[in-house]
Amino acid sequence: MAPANHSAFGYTGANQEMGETMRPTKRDELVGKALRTFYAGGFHATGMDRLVEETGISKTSMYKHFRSKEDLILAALKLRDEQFRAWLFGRMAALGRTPRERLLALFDALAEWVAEPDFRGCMFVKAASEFQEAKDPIHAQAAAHKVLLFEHLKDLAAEAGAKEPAALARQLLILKEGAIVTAQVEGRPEAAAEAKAAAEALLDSALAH
Amino acid sequence: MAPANHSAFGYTGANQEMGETMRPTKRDELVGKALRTFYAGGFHATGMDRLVEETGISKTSMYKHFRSKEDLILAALKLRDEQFRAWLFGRMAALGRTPRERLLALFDALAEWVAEPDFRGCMFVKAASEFQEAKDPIHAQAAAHKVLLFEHLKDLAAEAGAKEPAALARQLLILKEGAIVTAQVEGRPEAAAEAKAAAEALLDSALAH
DNA sequence: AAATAAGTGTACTGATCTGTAAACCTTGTC
DNA sequence: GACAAGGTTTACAGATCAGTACACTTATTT
Repeated sequence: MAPANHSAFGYTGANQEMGETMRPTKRDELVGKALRTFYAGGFHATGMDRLVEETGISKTSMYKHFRSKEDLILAALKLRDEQFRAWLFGRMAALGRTPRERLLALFDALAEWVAEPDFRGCMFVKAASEFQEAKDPIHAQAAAHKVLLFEHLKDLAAEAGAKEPAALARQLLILKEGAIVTAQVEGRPEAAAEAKAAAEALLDSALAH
Repeated sequence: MAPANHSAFGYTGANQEMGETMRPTKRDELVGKALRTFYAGGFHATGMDRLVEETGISKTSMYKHFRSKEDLILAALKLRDEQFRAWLFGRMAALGRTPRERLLALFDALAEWVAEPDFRGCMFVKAASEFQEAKDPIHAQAAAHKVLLFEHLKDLAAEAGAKEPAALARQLLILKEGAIVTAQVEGRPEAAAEAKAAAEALLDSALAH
């Protein structure tokens, strides 16, 4: 149900654009396993040799698919973005019926995720943190993910009747980021529920009922 | 006014316990400069040779003060904890008069910090992110810093008359972490003001007025 | 003046880092 | 059967990593 599982049962993600060979296999397998290894071990701390051990794919083969480690990281982040958004928005839609309920369900989904044993925080925050320069393609891609989350929440907030949907979406996302960071650093998954309680107060004061 | 300046004008932090030589000099200078270098470049990505260039202190000398890179990181985090708490609590006390105002002033202080050109996010979140295992001494020290923040806010929330001071403090800290992460990843310092608006709503609903 | 402590420079070890070269194996397709 | 694409193994280059050895220079203290 949570992102880790979502990738675990073999949802391989989109292939490259047409014109390429369109084999569905090794490249995506590499990206998927690299994603998990980077998530578990960090980007700088995970060497290419480590990926060879973990994935069973030869280094030569890796460098035939990706020109550099950076390219592989970017591909892994792209896959993560697709998987995470699909999972999160899916959970929100499943757990809530009205737009307001679905906004709140963000934090129920979060609670599921942060309680998982291999939860390690937000991969995009980690990426932006290890590649600090805003110009860095990796940092930029992490930031782009956050923007996509914002767009979706803004739409939901508008449907829910918020006077300032963008402002409400931003506040809810700040709670989301804070809950994830707190759960990770302090090892307290209850942070998700605490953020939910705060979100209820925000929704009460932002929504004409 | 913000943490970076606080360390910039030479507040060297506490020396080691008595019994040692008690020279106020090189060791603390090393820790202070290492702190800035790690903050700007990350922990894994910053090598000891880089620190030699940046600090002008010889590697031999570094390893006479610290047995390992990990020990140096721990010392840098300890200094950061002292500097950051002194700065933040000082700003909160200066910018607000009542307990409620001081809780809110947390986000005014944050706004000052995240707008600085060399703001790079929370150093403890970065540390916990690069050293993921909760058992890791570096991760544990990062978590300990967050607990100290919580204690202070909980006391303030009690003074402000909150029915559940701990719960309110946790929610405010979640907003704080979220604002810092958002400002860093997306490069949007306005996140601090957005978090403040959310905090006002929380205070309104948590405080008997 | 002698001794002690603190710091320096240089050179090095062995491991690991990203990335490449070259020869070989295994498919499927013409 | 020939050929080519994709994959493999092995070995390597050059850089950088954390950490150490050793001989030297200060400065302070006694």
